[in-house]
Amino acid sequence: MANNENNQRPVRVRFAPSPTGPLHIGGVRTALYNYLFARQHGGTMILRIEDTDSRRFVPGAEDYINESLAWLGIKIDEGVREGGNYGPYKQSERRDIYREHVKMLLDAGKAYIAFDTPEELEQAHAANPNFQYDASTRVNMRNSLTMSKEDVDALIAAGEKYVVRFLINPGRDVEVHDLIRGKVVINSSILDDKVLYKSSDDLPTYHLANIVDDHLMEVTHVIRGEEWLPSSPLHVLLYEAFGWQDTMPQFVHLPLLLKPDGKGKLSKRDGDRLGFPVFPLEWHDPKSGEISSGYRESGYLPEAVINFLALLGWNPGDDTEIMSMDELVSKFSFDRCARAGAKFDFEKGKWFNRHYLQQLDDAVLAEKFVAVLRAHGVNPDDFGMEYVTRAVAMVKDRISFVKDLWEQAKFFFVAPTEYEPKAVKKRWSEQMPQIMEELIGVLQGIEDFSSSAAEPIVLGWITEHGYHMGNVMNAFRLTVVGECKGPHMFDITELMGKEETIRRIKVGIENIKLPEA
RNA sequence: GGCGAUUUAGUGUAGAGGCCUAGCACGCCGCCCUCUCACGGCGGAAACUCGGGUUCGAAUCCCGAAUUCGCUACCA
Repeated sequence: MANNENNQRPVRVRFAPSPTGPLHIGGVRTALYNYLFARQHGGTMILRIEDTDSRRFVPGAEDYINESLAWLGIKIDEGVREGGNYGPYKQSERRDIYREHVKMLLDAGKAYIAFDTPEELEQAHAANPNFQYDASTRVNMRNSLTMSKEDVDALIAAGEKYVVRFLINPGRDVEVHDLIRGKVVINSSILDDKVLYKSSDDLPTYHLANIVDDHLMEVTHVIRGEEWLPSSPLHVLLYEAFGWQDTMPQFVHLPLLLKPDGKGKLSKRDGDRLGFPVFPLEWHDPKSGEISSGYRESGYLPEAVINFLALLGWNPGDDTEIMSMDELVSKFSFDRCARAGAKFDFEKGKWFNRHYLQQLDDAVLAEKFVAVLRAHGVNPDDFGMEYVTRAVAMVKDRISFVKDLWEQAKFFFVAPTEYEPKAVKKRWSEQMPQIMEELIGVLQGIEDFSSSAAEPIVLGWITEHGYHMGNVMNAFRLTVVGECKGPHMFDITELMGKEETIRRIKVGIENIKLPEA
């Protein structure tokens, strides 16, 4: 049995994307599961580029795939960049290998040559909407089964375009053993004689290239999306046709990632429409010039994306949710994989991002904040990194993204010029300018402006005069922050300093207008 | 249409005949903390697709239907 053979072979898995555009987040998850499984078994992770569709090739896509996986921490052991003993790892560079294998099939009578043009096939479909190129119809088509060898050779010699089709014998129940779904049976009669090779570009189709490469690269587990389940019997048949059934890999078909709303597979279009990216990195489409947002550029940490993705379709069996890559590697298993597709709703992903952001060291976060400050016209050098770091430390527990830091901490760098009307209405009153003047006096008299020293003095003064604690403190906050939110008031003033604090109160007294009655 | 897969709260999931008055997390709502907003703590609303069986007993087993998704290309 293939099973027993596989249990003895070293684990080798592959992630095999087509360079037809940016790597989709669903593809990322497939890559992740492959990676987790490989690592767990001390196996090898292969990255194979499946560029057998010359017409759909998109420049830059291959680099994008490499860069995405690198950013996410999914390390490739063998591939175009990494090298390895089973190369080349790009299918367009394996033409000789495929040609040779096509010939093997042809010689063994397991495949045949077909000359039907796209137009002829279209006609066949027009005449019969249920038309399928198979045992019931191939006898009426222009192929090497219905033509003489001389005619076939003559056509090929004349440069006629042809394809090689897999000859499928009908009426057989083909079993596929899937590690997640168990045994799946499909009758070979519903399969068509798939095109394995096209002479037009001298390239195989996915099915042939896939089987040949997986075999030659000694892949032990084919872990891929569920969209491949219906064609997996065809793949089983191909392994048999080559006589490779004893080393046929184990199949694992992962549930798909679906749109959070509506219906269908999560797609490119859903990206910006839904308010979160569906691509790991920002993508500039070379043709349309269209830009699609990416997780990296949107401020997500790779750990958060990985953690969230891992839990879409798999769980460790207990309530653990926060897991590092290493923990995922040790806990992962196919028998804890879900079978139904998961709606890709990134709300929870935000929560993961928030979690990992909180774990970051204040100084590291401050460094990340520098770019945001500059983007808002603030030169961090005017304040110094210690100041930036202390400001970040005070507000970090209220952010989900690095960019949120600006909204939460901007007042540390820019004095308010406007005052939130609602807060003014609630906390500013006729006598408030006078009280604020008094506050200035109190603050001026404080030697040690630290939070712990200043707080009791100010609070004592408020109580002593019978002022309303909430109103006075919030009016104070209003002048310094511009609105009624933010960290502990005296922590703010400690960092800002006496001079700046008093200056802001004065500006506030001047500029805050009592709302019209 | 055909074939296959699939089905627990809004979302991701736990659950493998009695432990289920169905657990956890995100989100949502409320309360507490408090100078504010957050954080945090506490609490709440919210689900077994439907119909038949089997069984003393079913979210869990069987049958049927429905649902959703995928495939049905000289795309992967």
